[in-house]
Order: sequence, then C-alpha cells, then structure tokens
Amino acid sequence: MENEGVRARARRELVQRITDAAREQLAQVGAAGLSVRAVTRELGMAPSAVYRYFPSRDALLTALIVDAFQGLADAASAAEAAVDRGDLTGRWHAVFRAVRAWGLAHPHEFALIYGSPVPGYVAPEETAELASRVSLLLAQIACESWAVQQGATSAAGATDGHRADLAAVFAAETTQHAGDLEGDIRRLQGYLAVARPDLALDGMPGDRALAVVDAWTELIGCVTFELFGHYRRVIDARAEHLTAVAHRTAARAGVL
Amino acid sequence: MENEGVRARARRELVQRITDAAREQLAQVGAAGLSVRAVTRELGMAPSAVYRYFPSRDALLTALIVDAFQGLADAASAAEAAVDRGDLTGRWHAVFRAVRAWGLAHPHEFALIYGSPVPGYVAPEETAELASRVSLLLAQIACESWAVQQGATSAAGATDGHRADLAAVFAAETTQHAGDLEGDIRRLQGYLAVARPDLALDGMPGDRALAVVDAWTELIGCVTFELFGHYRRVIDARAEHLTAVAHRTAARAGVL
DNA sequence: TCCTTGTGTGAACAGCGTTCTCGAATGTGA
DNA sequence: TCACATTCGAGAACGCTGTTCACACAAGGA
Repeated sequence: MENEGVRARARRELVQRITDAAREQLAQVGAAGLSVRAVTRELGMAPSAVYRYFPSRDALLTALIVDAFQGLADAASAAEAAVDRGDLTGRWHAVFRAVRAWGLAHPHEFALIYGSPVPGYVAPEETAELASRVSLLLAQIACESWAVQQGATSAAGATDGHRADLAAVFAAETTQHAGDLEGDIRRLQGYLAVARPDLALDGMPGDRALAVVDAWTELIGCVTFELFGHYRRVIDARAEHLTAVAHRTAARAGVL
Repeated sequence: MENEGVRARARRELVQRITDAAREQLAQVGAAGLSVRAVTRELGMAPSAVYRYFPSRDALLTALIVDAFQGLADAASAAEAAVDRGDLTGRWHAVFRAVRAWGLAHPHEFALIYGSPVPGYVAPEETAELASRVSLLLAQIACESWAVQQGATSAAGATDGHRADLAAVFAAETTQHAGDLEGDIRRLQGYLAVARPDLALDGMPGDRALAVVDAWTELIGCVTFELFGHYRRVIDARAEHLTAVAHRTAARAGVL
C-alpha cells in the first residue's frame, strides 16, 4: 500500500514537473513552439521518457489546457469572492477585470484555450465543467440579482423607476427573437439547474440566461481581440472599454 | 518590357499556384499541419524551390492570411450589396449571416485570421486595411442610418415613438462610460473620416461608432465560439442566436 | 556573343515527434 | 529472502519538418 503510494507519488510529482516545465516553455514560445524535447532537456531526461507519462505531445498540451481553464477560473473566482456579496454589479465587474488581467498575464495560455483549437484535441468531459466555470460565475450573479429583485418588488413596490424601465426595454428587445431560441433557453435553464442546484433561479426569465451567455461571449471576445492585436489602432483605452462592456452586459442580464 | 513582362507573369502565376495549393492543404489539415514540403510535392517541385518566392513558411502563411481577410471581406461585401439599399437592417443582418457562413465554409482560414496569431506574424500595413473592411461595412450602414434619421427628423417630426425611445435609452446606457472612452471615440471618428470620406458622418454620435466596434467584436466572437466548439451544449440554434445578436447590436448602433 | 540575373535541383543539416529495445530499478507474492 | 512482474529511463533509430547551400541551366540585356 505504502509502497504503491510511494510510486504513485513519485509519478505524480514527475508529471507535475513535466507540466510545470512545459507551461514555462509555453509562456515563452507559445503552443506552436512547444517542444517535447526542449521540455525534457530542461528536466535533464531523455525525450522518450516523457512518453511514460503522456502518450503524445497533444496530450501534454491537453493537460496545459486543463490547467489554463483552472487558472483562469480560479483567478475570476478569487476576484469575485473578494467583493462584498451585496455589491452585485461590483462582482460582475470584478469577473470581467479578472479575466482580462489573467489574459494579459498569461497570453499564451489564454490563446491555448480561446484561440485556434489544437488539431488533435477534443475536449474531454472533465474540461467542459472547468470551461464553464467563468460563465457560471456570471450566471450566479445574474440569478442572485433576479432573486433580490423578486424579493424587493414583492416586499415593497418602491423600486428604481428608471432602472425598471430600462430592464423592461432590454427585455422587450431581447425577447423579440426568443421564440427561435426557446429550445436553447430551456436547455440553458436546465443546465443551470443541474450545474448549480444551489441557485434559486425559479422563474428567472430565460432571456437573462441568454444574456449571460452573450456577456461571456463578449467578454472573451474583447480580451481575445485585445490580446490578438485586433484592437490595434481601434481601441486604445482597453480597460475603460471593457468596463463599459461590463456595464452594458450587466444591465442586459438584469444585474443592476 | 514585354520580356520582363513574361518573366514577371510566370513568377506571378507560380506564386498563385503555390498559394492555391497551400490554401487547399490549409483547408484540409489546418495551419499547424501545413507543410511546405507537402505543398511542393503537390506541385511536383523541389522543396527548396518555394524559397525563391517566399522567404519562409511564415511568409507563406502570411499570404494566406491576407487572402483570408480578402475572402471574408468579399463575401460580406457581396452579401451586403445584394440587399436593397434602403433596407438598412437587412444589410446589417446580411453582413452577420455572410461572416458566419464564410466561417463555416472556411473554418481553418477563419481560425488563421481570428484564432491564435501565428508567432512570426506581425500584421503588415496592407493587412490592416483588409482586416477592417468588415467593420467598415457595418460602420457604413450605421452612418447611413444616422443620415436617414437626421433627414427624417428634420423633415417631419413624425418618427416612430417607440424606436426613438429605445435609441435614447441605449444611448443613455452606453454613454455612461463615454467619458473614459472619449479619446478612442475621437480616434474612431477620425479613422472613419479618413477611411471612408464618402460617408456623411458629420454629427453622428460617437457612441454609435463605438457600438459598431462592439458589434464587430460580438459578431466575430459568436462565430469563433461556434467554430471552436465553445457553444457545444450551450447554444444549439446558432443561426437564430446570431440573428438575435445582429438585431440587438443593430439597435444599439442606431440601425433601426 | 557574353555576362548577369533568375530559376530549379539535390544534397545536407539540425530539429522535431514518436517508437522500439534493452538494462536497471522497483514493487509484489511465496 | 528469493523469484517474478511491472515500471522506468536511456539511447538509438525512423521519418518527417523547415531551411541552406552549391551547382546546373535558361533567359534577358549589353
């Protein structure tokens, strides 16, 4: 037992050392330039040795992808958790800022998960859960907002008139095509109910779930465009721009 | 003269044959798997011969990037041009549909221009103009909408009340952070004035230009997410979803 | 006609991912 | 403790890659 434990631990540690060295090299030369041989050189081992732990270079890349999803989600979660629970828009903005900051700090890892998919890579099931953690964070904030608003209107009718109007207008706009998307909306709601049974999303309008998906798309799109150079000579004040995007998407998702 | 013309023509034709073969292989195996040797094999020439025409593999990829930008912009332009000039929302939607259709038809080329940037590639100046053609198309529609609305309100005060309210709400929402982005907005307006001096954009609110950039970001973001698999088990009705996005972004850009 | 220039070839080099074989080390059951 | 099984690392090898170089040949201009 303990012997097996020793073996397993040695193995786990070596896997860790390999992925660490690989991640370091990834940060320097990017996914395209990542070389198994260079990693083994760094570790002072034979190139063939790594095949005891990863069946192929793509598998090593997959491990880095999983790590990157984890890192991004952890960064977003930590930033969001540091905000006062009642400050719903503050939490929303914190997620946006954290995702951008992580992308700027780890551009190659960001490109690995949101850039061109690596050819041999088909997302394993475990990745799907990790990949959705950021959007689930946004969904949670939207759900809590909805719950708060439900409680407020039922308790006292004195809500902010302008805000309410705004939400109504947004809802009218976004539900215009909701008929075509009813299937997806139901799927999203069902998915939310399974993934986060702790959230009280009963009765939350489906278009808010859709607004969360769109907000997530726009968030990643903005950071991707900034990192990949598409905003060069177009948007200069990137942080301020993302703040504006966060504000707008929050409003549509009912995070007021 | 004509002799030189013969040489130059032969050279141009061979460059064309090389890029064609490369594009064909790109469509099959993607950018990562594109091999200079395979291209030369296809053409029945020595691997070293291609270096008379492209200094490196990255240069060949750059040529494909330029071609891809061209192809995408051409597809969007053609689709937009086929819509009745007065149907501004129809033209906006046509651009969205065409970009998505082109992406689905040429996924690897789309990944080449909007996926992870190839390491050795720094966008040459000529690319910048090509890259912005799609967003300029959207900008043009927004400008024409503004011009039409200006004419309508000055001619007769009888505009659609609901639409006007909606635009006002959107404007109020999006200008909330416009102060921070004033510099970028002015740059965008100046860029527009230079790139498309034919457009009468005098007095068009700056946040509409910003809305165009955001619409472009969201369009590419949606297509990217679909192509790269991030919408798997999230959004199923992709066409309908993009239609909804087009509708929403058009409204914010004042294309009503 | 000569000479420069452009073009294609084939060999070569270094590097890559991957496979295979072969000792050596390690863990396991008697 | 001994024998067996499993795991591990090393090293050589294969076929592939991008790229360079020297050389032969054709074309264009003087």
